[in-house]
Amino acid sequence: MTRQSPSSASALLARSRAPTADELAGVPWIAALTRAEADVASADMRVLEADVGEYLCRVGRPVTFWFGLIDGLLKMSNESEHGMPITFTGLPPGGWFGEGTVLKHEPYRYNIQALRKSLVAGISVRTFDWLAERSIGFNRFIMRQLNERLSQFIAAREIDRLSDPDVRVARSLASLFHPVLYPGVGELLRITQQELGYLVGLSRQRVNLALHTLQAVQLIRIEYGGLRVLDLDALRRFGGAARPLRHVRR
DNA sequence: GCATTAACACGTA
DNA sequence: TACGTGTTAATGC
Repeated sequence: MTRQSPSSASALLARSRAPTADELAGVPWIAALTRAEADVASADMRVLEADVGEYLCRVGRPVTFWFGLIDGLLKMSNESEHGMPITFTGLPPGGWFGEGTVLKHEPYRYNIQALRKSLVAGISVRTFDWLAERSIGFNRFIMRQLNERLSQFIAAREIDRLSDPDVRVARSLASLFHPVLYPGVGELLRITQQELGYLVGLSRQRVNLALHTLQAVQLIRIEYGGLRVLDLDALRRFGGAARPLRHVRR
């Protein structure tokens, strides 16, 4: 991965442009708004291309935008006191994030970095507040989003405690295909095995092995530069009851 | 034993 | 050409 460029919020804004109609159509919460609200939100929205390794927001910086991903792949991470990066989740297309921080008007509590060249959208805190003050549709979307993400993070805690790498890859991959949080993904997720390795915390070679295991049982199909999910429910449950309980043996 | 890094060949965009 | 994938060998816990 290339080095990060320490882009400030104003530098990001300077590089941004208005969204195209196509890009707007891919923003999941626009449909929840009234026509008048949607017009205000669309007029405020900015879009920019983020390079590999580039940070969109960093821990401690003041909140500037509510972000969403139109195309590409982002990583949400943090750093321990001793500089060890901790990846919380990957963010595939259709995902919007940072609303917790925007709602509280607090500094960002994590870093958002592009794993690949990505197309990122955002609306200002001012417009976010305006929508939150008046739009029932917007609030319904936010509530649903927070709710879904809560259960996803609980699941992520479970994944962290699993030792079997195949199971960890299966569960992590399944969470990237979450239809509510990441409606832009569809059934083909554009992700390299290297990128998935960064997200799961495994080497590319081990990820490759796990993917072939999952492909052999018809849960996914490996494609060049991406992965197709064939059975999302089974992928979520993979490894659940399949192996016997260890402590039963005596 | 199992995962990691390094290195290489090969195919694809 | 640059990048992604599949595989093997050496190394470490």
